[in-house]
Amino acid sequence: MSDPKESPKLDFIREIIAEDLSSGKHSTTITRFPPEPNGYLHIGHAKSICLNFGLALEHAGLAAKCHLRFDDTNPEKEETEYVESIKEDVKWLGFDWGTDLYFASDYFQFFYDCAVHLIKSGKAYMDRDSAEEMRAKRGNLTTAGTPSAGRDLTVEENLDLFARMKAGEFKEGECVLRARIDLASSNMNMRDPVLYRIMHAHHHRTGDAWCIYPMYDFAHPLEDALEHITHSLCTLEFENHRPLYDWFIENCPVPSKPRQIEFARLNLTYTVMSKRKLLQLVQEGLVSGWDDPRLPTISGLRRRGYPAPAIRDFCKRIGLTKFNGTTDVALLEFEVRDFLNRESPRRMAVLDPVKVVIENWSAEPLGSAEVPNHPQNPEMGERAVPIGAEVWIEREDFMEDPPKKFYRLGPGRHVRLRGGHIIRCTSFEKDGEGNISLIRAEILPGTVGKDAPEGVECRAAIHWVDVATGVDAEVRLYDRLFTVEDPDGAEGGFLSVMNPDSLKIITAKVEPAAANADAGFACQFERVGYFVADIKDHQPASKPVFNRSVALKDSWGKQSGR
RNA sequence: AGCCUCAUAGUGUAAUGGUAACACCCCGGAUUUUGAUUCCGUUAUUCUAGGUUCGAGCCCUAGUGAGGCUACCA
Repeated sequence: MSDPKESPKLDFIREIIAEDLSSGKHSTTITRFPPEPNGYLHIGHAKSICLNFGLALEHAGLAAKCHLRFDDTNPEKEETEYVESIKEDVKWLGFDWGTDLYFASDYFQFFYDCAVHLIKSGKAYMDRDSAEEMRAKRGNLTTAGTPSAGRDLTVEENLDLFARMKAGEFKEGECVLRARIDLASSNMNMRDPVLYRIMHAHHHRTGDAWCIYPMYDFAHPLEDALEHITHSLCTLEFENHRPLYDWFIENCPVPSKPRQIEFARLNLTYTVMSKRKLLQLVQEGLVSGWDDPRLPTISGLRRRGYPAPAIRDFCKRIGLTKFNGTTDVALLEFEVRDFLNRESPRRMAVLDPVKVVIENWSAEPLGSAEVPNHPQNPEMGERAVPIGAEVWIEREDFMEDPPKKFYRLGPGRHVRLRGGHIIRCTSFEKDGEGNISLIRAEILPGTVGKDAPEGVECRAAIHWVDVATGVDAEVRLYDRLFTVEDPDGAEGGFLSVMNPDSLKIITAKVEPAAANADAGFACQFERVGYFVADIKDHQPASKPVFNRSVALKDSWGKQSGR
């Protein structure tokens, strides 16, 4: 069971954890995945999820665990819908938080108590400056900040003001609680950061119980410490916050001392990862929802047909560093193709059908063809696919005037109906517009399961679907990512969502066995590309509907790259 | 401008101070009842300049480039 993808090398975070374990600093490892429920999870979050939950799994013998914690300290942006979607996505990715489900909002009283503690020790004060005044007084990158009037308040005055702030005596923006640290620090985060602000907003869990809410910098280290997190892993943009993180841990009455470690977030080529932009796409109706298959959200990838293990393998393969680079999306696609190729039973489908009439069918009527479910894995067995004198084949599998390297059907040429006979094209018809409308062919008797007879050149086997028993299915075909102009226009850059026009819905012909597959099955439609059909939401209609499918590769050859 | 962080093939990552490697991508070939898979092969890498050292991708200094920081967002 050795996984070749499992690198024996430790990344810098695993090294730190190994040291902490061997030095006896910690006897186990407790991590956490702490999303703010203000949107759906995307592939970037998957990296963090795989890291945090993966670490817990790796130290399962030490009773290590990973908490799922919702960092819901800003009621204006957070919703229960997001909480539920995040839980679903983490579960779908294959991780289990067990009983360790937490909400920052459950700690509101503790945060408040810590704030009072800081005030009492002279390390926090009330500031009645406006946001604008505060910004002006904070100074800038090269000049120190100047103190506001609140900095000179007595402990009693601060306590009184803070209590009144909590009681709702002030309007939003009228005052804040600040830490008293260092207005001259070269690290702007240390210039007396805001701890609490007033928000007369309805919180999705605590309702109207509070009108003051803690800031991330204040709340996060306390949450970690409260849950006895040993290693608090976050992305690079919080690097400058670490001194502040440590300051709160040192100056508040917390039960443990977690350590914050930063790593590079995931950037993918051609992919929009910004929550703000994803939200905009959803709100402006440019996509059908957070789970639109064109989006890099976990739910979008799920609908696109990406298997969860492939996403996990991807996260494993990209490694973990502090280097802020951009991973080629081809790496992700490789893992998906690789997984699908190994695990998917094959089915045949025809997206752009042309009818073939086999004129001498009665010479050797087959009834049904035995087709292997997987070309390299006999354990997957075979299936009987009904076949008759009329079959659909792909329009592009026939050429009236084929070039040198074309190995499929053309006038007088041979091709194999995969799993069945070799046929030879005897004639064809065109419609008024010059399109091929019908192909006539003859079977070569005795060629089922046998090599082509002497003198017959037959180098290809094509997909086909029996006209009499084949099923019409609605297939959504997703191409590779397109780049389109950034709808913002402001940044002059590119958004890399798919062009909405590239979302094609095609009525295709599929073999009956594919249509009857169980919900949630994955299959690779040969020749056509890779498809995954999740028919969980399949309405029991007369027609089977593949409402969730994806093509990763075009029908022949590789995509041009680089 | 100040502070913090980072820099290895096209991309992502490896390499107790001791022969720079793996995967993806690309290209070529073989096999193939998927123009897939599989197999074989080709190209290509330590940002620059100094220093320490017998020896530097690794340590030191400076430079360059990239990212982050001046929300009552997280």
